[in-house]
Amino acid sequence: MQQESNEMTMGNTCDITHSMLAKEEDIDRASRSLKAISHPLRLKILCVLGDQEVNVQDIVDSVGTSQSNISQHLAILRDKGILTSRKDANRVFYRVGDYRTLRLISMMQEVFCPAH
Amino acid sequence: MQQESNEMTMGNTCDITHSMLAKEEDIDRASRSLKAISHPLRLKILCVLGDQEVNVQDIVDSVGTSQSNISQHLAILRDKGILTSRKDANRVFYRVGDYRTLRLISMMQEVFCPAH
DNA sequence: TTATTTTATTTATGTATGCTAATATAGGCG
DNA sequence: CGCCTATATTAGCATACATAAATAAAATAA
Repeated sequence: MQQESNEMTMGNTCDITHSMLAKEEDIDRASRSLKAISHPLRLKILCVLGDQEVNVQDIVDSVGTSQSNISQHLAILRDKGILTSRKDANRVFYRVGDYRTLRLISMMQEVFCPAH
Repeated sequence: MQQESNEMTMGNTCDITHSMLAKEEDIDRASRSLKAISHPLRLKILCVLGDQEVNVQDIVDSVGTSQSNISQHLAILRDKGILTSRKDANRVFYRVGDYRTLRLISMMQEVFCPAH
């Protein structure tokens, strides 16, 4: 009620103000996606993927937990729309779904990695 | 083991590649912070705050849940380093801790809000 | 066909999280 | 001082989450 689409009531919607992510549904969608990626293994999966397409076994080898566990985390990321998958013969390749998500990850790198 | 600081083995560390967030501790720190903000109420709190300083009661009024609940969520955000607090008389003012986090939130707005 | 590889799903269990209600702390006011 | 307001903390409970183990499904190879 209090927060109803105040991006309409303010002139500039691109700068950093209290009108960020104003709509309830946007907030819910954002928090769902963030929750999906805010897990060490899933974040690591996203880092392993980057802008590339990688199959499950390679992800397992890179991340270092059980195949079952990786598969479950991949399912979470796919179900939440973070990843897309493509089947080639008996292997499944995963990649980050869209460029904006890649940019978000890159942004997180800037925020969370001291070197940047 | 597999993922050990591959930002050192690649030339360009700023573009979008599979070397994102390479170090284990960076990943853990990032996932902790993301987990902290990946909750509808906490995200809403961050949106209400924006780049401003707001006291608890105003946050309660804007977000719309119990004072106790808001207080717990504020404590989570403060403990994870997302927010800082300042006490003025008998009121406590919260604000987003650093500009980089604000930029991350702004980035999420771009990613998750269709209008942008 | 059977066997093997790759990936997904199910089940069970321990742990963490979120919420409410009640209580506590702390400052300001009369 | 007592009372009120603002904020924090605690306890209890319900739900969600993370993981491992076992099994299933699907494609390939022999």
